[in-house]
Amino acid sequence: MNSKDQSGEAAYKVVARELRQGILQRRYADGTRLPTEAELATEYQVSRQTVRRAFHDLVAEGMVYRVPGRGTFAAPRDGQYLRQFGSIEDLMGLSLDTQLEVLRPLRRQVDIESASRLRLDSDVVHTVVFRRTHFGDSFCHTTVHLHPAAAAALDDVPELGQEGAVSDATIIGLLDTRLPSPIAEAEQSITAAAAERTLADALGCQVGDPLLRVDRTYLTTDLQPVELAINHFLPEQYSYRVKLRRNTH
Amino acid sequence: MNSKDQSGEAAYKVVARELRQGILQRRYADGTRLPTEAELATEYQVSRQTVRRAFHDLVAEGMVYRVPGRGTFAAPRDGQYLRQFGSIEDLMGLSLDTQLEVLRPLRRQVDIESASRLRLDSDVVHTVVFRRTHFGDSFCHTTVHLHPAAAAALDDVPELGQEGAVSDATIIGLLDTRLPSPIAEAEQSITAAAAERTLADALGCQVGDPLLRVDRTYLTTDLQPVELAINHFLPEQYSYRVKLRRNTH
DNA sequence: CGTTATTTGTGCGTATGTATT
DNA sequence: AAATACATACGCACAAATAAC
Repeated sequence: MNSKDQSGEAAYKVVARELRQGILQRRYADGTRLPTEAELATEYQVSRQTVRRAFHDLVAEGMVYRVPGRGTFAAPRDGQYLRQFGSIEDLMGLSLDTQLEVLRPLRRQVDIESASRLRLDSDVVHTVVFRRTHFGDSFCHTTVHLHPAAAAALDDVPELGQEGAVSDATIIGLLDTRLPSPIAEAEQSITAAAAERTLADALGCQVGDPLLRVDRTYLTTDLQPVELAINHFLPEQYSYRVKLRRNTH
Repeated sequence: MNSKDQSGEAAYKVVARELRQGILQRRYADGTRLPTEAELATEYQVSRQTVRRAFHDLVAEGMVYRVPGRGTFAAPRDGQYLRQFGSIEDLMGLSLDTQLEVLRPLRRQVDIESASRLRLDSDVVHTVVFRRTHFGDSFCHTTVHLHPAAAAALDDVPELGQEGAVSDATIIGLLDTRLPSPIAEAEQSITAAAAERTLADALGCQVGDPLLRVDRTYLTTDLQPVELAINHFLPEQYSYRVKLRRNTH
């Protein structure tokens, strides 16, 4: 490692992170060129190779594309909010460029179905409803049901209890540090649904419009479900991408 | 470029391709270590940096994982440490309990968008439209666009050329045995869409009903796209499930 | 039309750090 | 403690694509 590195974070990761954030915050409009390798090397006081290493990651993530002789460009996203959610980290990183706005504050309620999906003994869950926005655009409506212990762990987060409050957090990001055991995995189920009145109002679409519904159950390392999130996305602004591989038995 | 390079193919790509093939052919069983960087550098007569470049690609693809001090290992395919989820077999297994009915027989046509998504030089693709049923219930409408070579490989399947024909095959199942290199992976994009007239008729739902739209591009082991399938599912009869894991090995 | 400058791509050498055995 | 193996970082040289002249 370089002698200049005091923080423990690799130089190329710093460069990649800052560029990623800049792209997500639309600091590089579609079609405009990013700084060249040489420019970034000077700016960050690293070698050109280190900048290349950062770009290599961003290309793999699909954040940018590069053309020899021309430059590096932010990958066009035809209006869609395009993020790869292949891992839990990706979901936690959501807070990098989105905000949540509380529509219905966190409160205790009886919900037999959610309680059973969280494998609770009682029928009591804690529920919060919010909307997630990206630069002012609402693209996701989320209802989160929490295990009582998880809800208790969020006691010190006043925003969640207040209607209209805005935060740049993610629920699992908050839970991950507050629970005794961290979040280890999530089970995700994806289907389509028509927008009901509440959803249509929150997302600014028509009643009956098709929405992408994504249910996620988050489990801690001891496989205890702690959170059930029911998300509804506007399809024009969001699509879910995965790679499938062969199982060669 | 290195003076040894006569072929025009980058040295690191050759190394990556051969390793990828070896892994897909199970030449490195789960848990056994791949050759070290130094060994591969000697074997291929390239520098250690070039081997690293190849491994970097394989890591990004999820083919291998690396542990400092221990070595490089083929990523297990049974889901345990898998970063990417779902499997091609699941899709091939469709034919076990479903049937397809040809709505529009396989024929040559010009489709610029599909051709570009298949990364073709020309604008000509071969297209077939069918409906998939499960015990008489239609649950999926599929439009398949094929690489010309893939379409040629299906010449001996008369059902595809005949409207109304019924078969219990899957297109990739057919392609897998007929193409020189097998199907290795698929890229999948999921979103929601409203049913158009054609879709509604085929699936027996109302125009405007929400459908789950799943686009899949199938690639052979040499990463050549051969098939683009656009599926529309009835959400009541289909939902897509995946498990997400934490990225730390 | 070729020439030149710019920019990314490939390849290799070296040094040092960190994790594992 | 030593050897092994991967990770990070920097340096250089040249190739290939692009754009401007």
